[in-house]
Parts: sequence; structure tokens; C-alpha cells
Amino acid sequence: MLCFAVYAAGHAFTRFYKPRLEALGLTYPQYLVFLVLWESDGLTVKALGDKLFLDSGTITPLVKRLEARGLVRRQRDDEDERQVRIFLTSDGRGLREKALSVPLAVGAALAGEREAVDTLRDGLHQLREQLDARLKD
Amino acid sequence: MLCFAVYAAGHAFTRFYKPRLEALGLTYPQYLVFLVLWESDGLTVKALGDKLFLDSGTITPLVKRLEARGLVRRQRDDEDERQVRIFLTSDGRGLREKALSVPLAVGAALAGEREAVDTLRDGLHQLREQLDARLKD
DNA sequence: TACAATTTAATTGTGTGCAATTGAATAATG
DNA sequence: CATTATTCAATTGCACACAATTAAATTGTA
Repeated sequence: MLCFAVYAAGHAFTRFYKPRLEALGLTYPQYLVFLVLWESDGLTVKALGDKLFLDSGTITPLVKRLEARGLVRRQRDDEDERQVRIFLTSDGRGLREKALSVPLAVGAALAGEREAVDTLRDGLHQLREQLDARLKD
Repeated sequence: MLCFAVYAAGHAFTRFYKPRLEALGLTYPQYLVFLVLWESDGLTVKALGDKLFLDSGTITPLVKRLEARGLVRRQRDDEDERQVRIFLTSDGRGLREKALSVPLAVGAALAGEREAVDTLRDGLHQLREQLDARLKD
């Protein structure tokens, strides 16, 4: 069952990340948000959701928790007041160095399987596109 | 990012299943529970959790919702009263025929990619084991 | 310019997931 | 046999995830 293999591997990843993100005080979805913001600060909620395949019902409360901890700032766009942009605070930017060990831990766990990892990633990417394309058959 | 590819593919699968499970009135995790029970009726909560990599905090309320709808029955084991066994009702068994179209839809969406699907499934299985094995490094 | 359609974020409600705890039952140990 | 340790299901609390709705802002169009 491919679907279950994806489902179970996803949980395994979350389990694996959890102790490694504890030092940062982040959950895995929150970590994903930072990965995006460290590369592109000031994205709107919508743009963030498009990158992570999540909607405002997930992003909004997640970001509010980060804001409450002083890691990001939410600011309504002056040009288009429908949009809310998420900006990193200096604390939020500062997390980046502390987070450097996280991908290293993943790399270590999967050491010596680079080609298998690349194959998997590409296959999953195609799978996601295929499923979304055939969503309405 | 392999982790994100798994994460996003998992969501895509859930999206894909959702409209196909609507006729059954099941969520994807509930469907997984039935896939297990249709093969092995009367499992304990623990056994069910071991098969699906979920704990009682997830299984218990999920199964209670199924019980409220008359699809399963929860019965404490006479031999070991710590355990609760989950049995299908006739309605729960009856769902099996209605569910036959579900794997067909997945098969159709992934038609002509059998070997890619097999490769993916095996790779994900290995990935899960690798991550769990290296959980405490 | 009016006004209808669309876009965007937030909100509400339901259903997972999981850590930590509780309480009951069983197993292990001296 | 009594006590301790372990196992199991349930519960509590927190954080996603998403459908559906709402409200405000913008865009499209007559």
C-alpha cells in the first residue's frame, strides 16, 4: 500500500525531527515555515500557504503562536490590505544558526543513501503532482 | 528536501482519498482502521496501533466515533481486562464492498507506473525503518 | 461610477496525532 | 504471598490540517 507507506514515513519523519527541534522550541510545521521565511522574508499568508500546501486555517494560528513568542511579526500590506505579510524578528532570524544542526542530523541518519534519497524525493514529487492532477476523476 | 516531499505527498494522498471516502463517510485514518479490521477482526487497541504506528491517544477517540455510528463494537477482553478488542458490526463488514472502488481509483490515478510505485513504496518502507532506527543518535 | 465577482485572512467546527498522566489489571520479584 | 514493576486503555492538553463560512478589500464589468 503506497498510501500507507507515505503516511507512515511522514510520521516517522515527524518523530525524528521532534527531539532535534526541541532545542529551538519548534514543531515540524513551524520549522517548515522558518525554512521558507529564512529564504524569503515578508511573504504573505497566501504565498506561504502555496509553498507549503497549507491553507489559512493552518497558517494563521501557527504564525500567531510564533508571533506570541516574538519570532515573527504580522503586518497588513499597505498596497493591498487584504494581505498580511509575515516578517522575521531578529530572534526569528537568530534561530537560523541554531537550526544548522537539524539538516545535519537528517543527513547523518541517511548517510550513504544519497542516490536512494534523491530517487525517493523525485518520485514523491511526481506522486504529489499525479495525485493532484487526477484529483477530480 | 526529502522530509517535505514526504510531508506534501502525504497531504496529497489525503486530499485524493477524501472525495472517494465521502460515500463511506470515513476519513483516511478511519479507512486505514477498516483495512486492518477487514483482515483481522477483533484486534486490541494496542495491536491496531502497532499496525498503524498510532497510539491509544489517536486510536481510542477514532474508534469511539466509529462505535457511535454502529460500525464497530468495543469489548473488554475477558482473559486480560486491560485490553479492549475492536470488533466489526455487520454494518462495518458491509462497508467492505462499498470500499472496493477506492483502491481502484488509486490504481487508475497511478496507472502505468507500477514499477515506480513499487520502488517508492519500498524506499519509503526503508526510510521509515532507518529514521526509527536512528531516532536516538 | 455602481455593483457584482473575486481574492484574502480569519474564524469555526471536526478530526487527527502525540506527549504526559491516570487508573486498573497483570506480571515479576523477593 | 506481598510488593513492586510493567502493561494497557483512556484522558488531558496542545498543535496541526482542512472544509465551510465570514468579512473586508480589490478587481472586473456594465
